[in-house]
Amino acid sequence: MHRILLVEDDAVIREMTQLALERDGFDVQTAPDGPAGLEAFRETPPDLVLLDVMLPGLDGVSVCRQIRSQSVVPIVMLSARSDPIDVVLGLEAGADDYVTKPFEPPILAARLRAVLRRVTRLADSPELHFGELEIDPHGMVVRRAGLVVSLTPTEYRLLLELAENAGMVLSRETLLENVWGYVWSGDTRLVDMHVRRLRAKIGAEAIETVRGAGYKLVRG
Amino acid sequence: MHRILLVEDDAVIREMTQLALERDGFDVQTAPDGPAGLEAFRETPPDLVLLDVMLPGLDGVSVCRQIRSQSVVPIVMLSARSDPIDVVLGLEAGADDYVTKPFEPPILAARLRAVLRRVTRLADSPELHFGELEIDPHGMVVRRAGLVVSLTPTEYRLLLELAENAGMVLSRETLLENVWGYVWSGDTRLVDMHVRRLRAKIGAEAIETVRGAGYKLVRG
DNA sequence: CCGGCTGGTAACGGCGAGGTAACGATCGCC
DNA sequence: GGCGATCGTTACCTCGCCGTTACCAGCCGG
Repeated sequence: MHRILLVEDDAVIREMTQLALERDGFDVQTAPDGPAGLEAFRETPPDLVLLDVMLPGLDGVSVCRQIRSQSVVPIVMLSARSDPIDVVLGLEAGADDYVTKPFEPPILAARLRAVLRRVTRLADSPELHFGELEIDPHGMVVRRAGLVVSLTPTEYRLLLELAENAGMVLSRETLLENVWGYVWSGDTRLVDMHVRRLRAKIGAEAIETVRGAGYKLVRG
Repeated sequence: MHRILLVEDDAVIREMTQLALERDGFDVQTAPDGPAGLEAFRETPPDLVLLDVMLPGLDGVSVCRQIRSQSVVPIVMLSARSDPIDVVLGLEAGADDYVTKPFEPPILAARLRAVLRRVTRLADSPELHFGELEIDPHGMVVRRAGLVVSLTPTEYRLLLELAENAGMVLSRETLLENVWGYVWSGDTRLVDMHVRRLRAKIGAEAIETVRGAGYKLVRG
């Protein structure tokens, strides 16, 4: 689970936020001021920093800059609504998002998740390519030569299973197990049927029949 | 072109201000009292509200609070004198800036622009444009082909969650978790219902159903 | 040419996911 | 206390996905 470092001087807000975030499944570590926040950051680097703008001593914007100078960890600023200028400064100092107080805990959690998603998404590019075939696992979208083809859920799962083992022959048994969950319905045309429907949509040449063994997706 | 809602009871000041602001390139809509101001706000939400503190019937601070309960549109308060109490009350009610009468029209325009700059700058940081859809991350307001559509809080959070994961399929479970906070109420049409209501407002084509999986916001 | 085996094809009916409407509860506002 | 907006539930309906069944087409060894 994701580790959050919360830097906030107001004890009430700090503990309430900590509780709310922990209930949402985050691992929350807190610091009451800027220097303590920086130290905590150096000791156990978190996945995300939640930083109040108004801090006694070292203000949030300065803390943000210092963290940014040594790390690209996502930073979310907390600010009072009456201080929009600070928010701008915060964003300029390298913050990834900002949230105005007072905030609703579920919304805060959602935005933190969104920021974490944005950051982690850039790292991996999970798109699968097979010749003119293009599979986007997040959007559940399949494109053929750039054109979107709409697949039914079962067809999609079947294609995904084939794609994850591209070039390998998968028996009907294996496919039934991995796509349909389990099942031994004896002798059935089930797989054949869906392969046929899938072929009609993504092109017959994409899936090769291996007589007596099963099917395989040809590598592009 | 920014749309301003001016709420001011004094007809002379109201019309003079309107003229001056229009000459400065603003689109100005006026209301003579609090209730009329609220109605105008609800009907065609402006980009900024210019609000006199001293209003007959419903005073400016109350109007400000009511607007704040539904939106975080920037609000600038106008007052006859720089009464510190009024200033504090106004800012606590959620106003973004404060201008004392009498004021020089060019100065007022400059301050309005400054406030708008702050806000739009923030609005641009998270990219929330999807085709003809434009989401204001501060208020429960979206623009569809330039036309303002006002959403209920739940609809807005739902749209925001979809927008932050645009192009990705979100399951009903995920949506329940991130929009409604948690909840597993077994089998329910709750998400479907709100998707339907949201579609009616922002256009059905914006949200795509992925059978057996969930919903996703189409990328513009 | 025939019969056994494997895989492709077509048509059909059940059913479950999702769309839709209507209702009641709740809450804030007047 | 009345009223309207919003939310969440329930019930109903539709549509198309899915799995079955039956039949057909090659490919073999007699």
